[in-house]
Amino acid sequence: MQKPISRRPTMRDVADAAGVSLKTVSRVVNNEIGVSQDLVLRVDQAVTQLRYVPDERARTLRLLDARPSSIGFVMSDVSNPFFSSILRGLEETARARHCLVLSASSDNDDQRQSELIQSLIQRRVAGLIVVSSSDDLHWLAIEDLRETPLVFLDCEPAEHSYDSVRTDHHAGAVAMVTHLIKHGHRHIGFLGDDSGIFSARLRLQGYYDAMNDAQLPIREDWVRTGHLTPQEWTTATLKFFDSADERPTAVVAAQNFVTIGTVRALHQLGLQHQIALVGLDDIELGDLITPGISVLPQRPFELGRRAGELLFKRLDGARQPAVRDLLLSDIVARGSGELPPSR
Amino acid sequence: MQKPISRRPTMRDVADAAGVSLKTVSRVVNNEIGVSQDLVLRVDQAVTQLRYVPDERARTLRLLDARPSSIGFVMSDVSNPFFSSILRGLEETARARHCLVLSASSDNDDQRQSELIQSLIQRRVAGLIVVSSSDDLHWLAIEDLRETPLVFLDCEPAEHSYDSVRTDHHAGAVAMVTHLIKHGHRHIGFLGDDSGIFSARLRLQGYYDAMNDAQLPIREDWVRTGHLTPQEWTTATLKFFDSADERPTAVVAAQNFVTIGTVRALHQLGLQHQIALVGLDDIELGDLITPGISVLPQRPFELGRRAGELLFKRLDGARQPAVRDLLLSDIVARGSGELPPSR
DNA sequence: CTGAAAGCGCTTACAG
DNA sequence: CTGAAAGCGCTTACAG
Repeated sequence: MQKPISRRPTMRDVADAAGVSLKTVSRVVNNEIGVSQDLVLRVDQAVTQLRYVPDERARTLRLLDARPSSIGFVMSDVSNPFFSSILRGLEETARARHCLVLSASSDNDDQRQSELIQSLIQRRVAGLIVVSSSDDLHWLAIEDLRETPLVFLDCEPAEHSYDSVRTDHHAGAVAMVTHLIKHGHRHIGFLGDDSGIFSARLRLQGYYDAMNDAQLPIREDWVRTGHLTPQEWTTATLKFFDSADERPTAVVAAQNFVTIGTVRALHQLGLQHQIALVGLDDIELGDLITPGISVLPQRPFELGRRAGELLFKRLDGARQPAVRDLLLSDIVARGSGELPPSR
Repeated sequence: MQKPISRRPTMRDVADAAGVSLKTVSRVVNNEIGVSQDLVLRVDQAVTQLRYVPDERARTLRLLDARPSSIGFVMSDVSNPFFSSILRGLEETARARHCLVLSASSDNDDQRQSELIQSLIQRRVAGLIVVSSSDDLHWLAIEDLRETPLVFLDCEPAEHSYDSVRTDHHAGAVAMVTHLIKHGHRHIGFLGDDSGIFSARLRLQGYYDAMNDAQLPIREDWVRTGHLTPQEWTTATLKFFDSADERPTAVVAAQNFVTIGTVRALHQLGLQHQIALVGLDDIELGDLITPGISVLPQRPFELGRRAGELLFKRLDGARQPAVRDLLLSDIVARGSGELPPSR
């Protein structure tokens, strides 16, 4: 009986073509030992001839000690180089284990993040890596995870007991403020993400703590936070520097898009040599602008790599208590952060 | 009999808990009509109580007219902003259809690309989007695709009959060269990717064609191609500009990483005001450098969006002949491309 | 409106 | 060394 040619061949078809049982095909396809040379050859030929590609879904359905076949990654936005570098680091770790990465952007929307995690669980990813938009574990569908391992990246929601890898944002912010103080600044502003986001809140806290430790005045109109696009940051910072009659002499830009927006605003106002700036996260070509942009680099590729390693360790059955891995780099001085106070 | 609590609940468990048949649970979970209010309620309660999450693998295994649940995307490197923006565009298209994207980087390695496509087919993605490293369809495992739709992105392997979306690289390169000629240049160099890559080859051809059309001399030592990292491009272009005693007065940089490397080299040599430069693909902060970097922008997000739309149209059953979608933008003049010849 | 049986494409557990 | 039967968690096709 002729079968429709368009249908994808199954193990059954290969077995029929090779004149062996289904189980023998399974053995050959999975490189199990103990099949005679002759049968291996016949099966391999049938596989090649029919262009048989095993169905991973069916395979993992019954499989007991399955090695991970895919992992999930939820972040706010892949098109941000910070996250795409993390993804690349993750990919490399996964690749070594013949594992693929299902990734998705949440745009820092709790609802969306929750839906994405749900979708990933439905697809039965072996594990999850999440840059959570929220502190509220409810949104993380934690209960639905069951035995699925989870690693938090660049965040640590309250009262969780999962592995996490992140930049030491508090120490980073303190270092940036201290750097500016060391160069004579007393009037220092802060521009950063909405403090609903874990990392943003730590940075802001670091700013406050460093300012207080140095007994410097904090003015609320020198602190600008929000959930903005790069373009919106340009507009926001234009207003920030324009309206203040008593401007800060230096600012901390607590995220790569914030830095870009701020630098653009400073240039438009012709203030790039007047107001000192240190940015968190390195930005491309920051060294070729005048003055060069001083930054505290993050190591996104390394963050992704480490998160991946932690996840796979759990998948390999590690039972150690939750690990909290912190990364911190040194400030790269390029000029903008070393400008003296303009008044 | 007590079951282990760690095991993920199945439809069977929900049925038992709700005191209904498996099929009724299936009906409720899939929002099928014709189940009594009473049973819907009992099933919903059991689902919530057990935190049941359906298994997408099992669901799609038997499902006949399944709507796509995941698509695959193969590119050279997610950490390149060009590709991560494409991915984001794809994601948005997929999101509207409750579809997830499995993506992976090939590093322009044919062998790796082939393995990735094979892995995606094994996972039975509904369709594929590929930025192919190669012209050789053999590496694309085309035969293994069977009925799985494929859309080529930023490339068009020889003799294929698939949908494709890409930048008009030939016209783009011609436009860049013409722009430089218009500003008085006759000695124009070309820096770009290895011409084994489809898009790179078209750009180089565009350069040759535009130079020939203008009857300008082409010197092979003014053409530098290769498969290099951004860092390597800085080194390569340092050498390029340093060694030539008869330097070109202008260059075309045919890719974002090439542009970055070249600009850095020009600045290190202090030649940024001597040698004109137009880059393909916009680069972040290119407007704030002195001189500003003139570019021919690409529209990666739009490329991803369109490729996604084409793929889903096929998945919806469209039978039209293969579509070839070409995008082209206008040059953004910022200074570097409008410098007069230095001799 | 509800459910028992067969099947999707594989693996497991067992028998020869 | 090889294979027939049962099962993974669902959907389909059918019966009541």
